Amino acid sequence: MNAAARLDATFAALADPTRRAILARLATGEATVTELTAPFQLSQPAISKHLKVLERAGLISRGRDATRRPCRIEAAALGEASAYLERYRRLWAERFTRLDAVLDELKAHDPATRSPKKAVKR
Amino acid sequence: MNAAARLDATFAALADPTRRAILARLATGEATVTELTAPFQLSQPAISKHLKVLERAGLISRGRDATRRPCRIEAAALGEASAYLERYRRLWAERFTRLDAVLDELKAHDPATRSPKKAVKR
DNA sequence: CGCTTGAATAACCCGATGGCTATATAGCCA
DNA sequence: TGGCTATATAGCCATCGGGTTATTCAAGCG
Repeated sequence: MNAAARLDATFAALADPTRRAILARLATGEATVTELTAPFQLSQPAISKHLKVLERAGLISRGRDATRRPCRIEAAALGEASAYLERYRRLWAERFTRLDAVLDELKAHDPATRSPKKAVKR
Repeated sequence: MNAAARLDATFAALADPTRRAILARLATGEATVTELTAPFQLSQPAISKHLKVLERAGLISRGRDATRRPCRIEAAALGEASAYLERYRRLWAERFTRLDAVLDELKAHDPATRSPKKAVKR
């Protein structure tokens, strides 16, 4: 899977509150499918579907303990998504900082020269 | 919109490569709808829909310049999503570190005592 | 072996999403 | 005013996503 497809899968997986709740639960330790089903008013197959989505995104992996399939979190995919967001967040934060600096500069220097057309309107 | 719904919208918005490309483009500065449409083999209405999704997620905002509607990035929503991921990523990284420490401890102390049943299998 | 339990799969429903074309709206300009 | 340009909206269609129930598969146990 290429980077774009991985991001697609990861963000799509994170876009559902049930799946985020499952991840939150797994953050406290491994759990089986039935354990994960319990807190929700959803059927077991519904949870299995969610788990499959999370697994495809690489956010969880599953072991085998007899008939049980304990799930655990995989930090790697999270790291990728986090890195993506952080990269842009920083970039944009920088841009805003620069823009603010420019505005401050203009304001301080000569308020009357500020052009009203194409107002920036932040 | 509550926190869960905001995360839903943000992650769902980020789960599409076209929308991520739009954000990447906007990271280099404001752009109008037609400018954003140009690089893609998509119709203008398709891009308008994507922009609406991004706007609902709070990832972009739009100004007005005559008939043009320049789009720009909003860092706040990104920050929220990034914070969410980072929180869990750290938590899990911690857990793994601890698990690794435990395993190292066991191995160093008495390799023969490691139970083979319910193998951890990382 | 046959039963019971944990989990996955199948088949289906329905609303949301993403794409299109055609059309409407909005604002400038002659 | 009429016309041109930028964008939004409407209406349509195909696919996807999340839910269900019913069924199947897998593994331990009497």
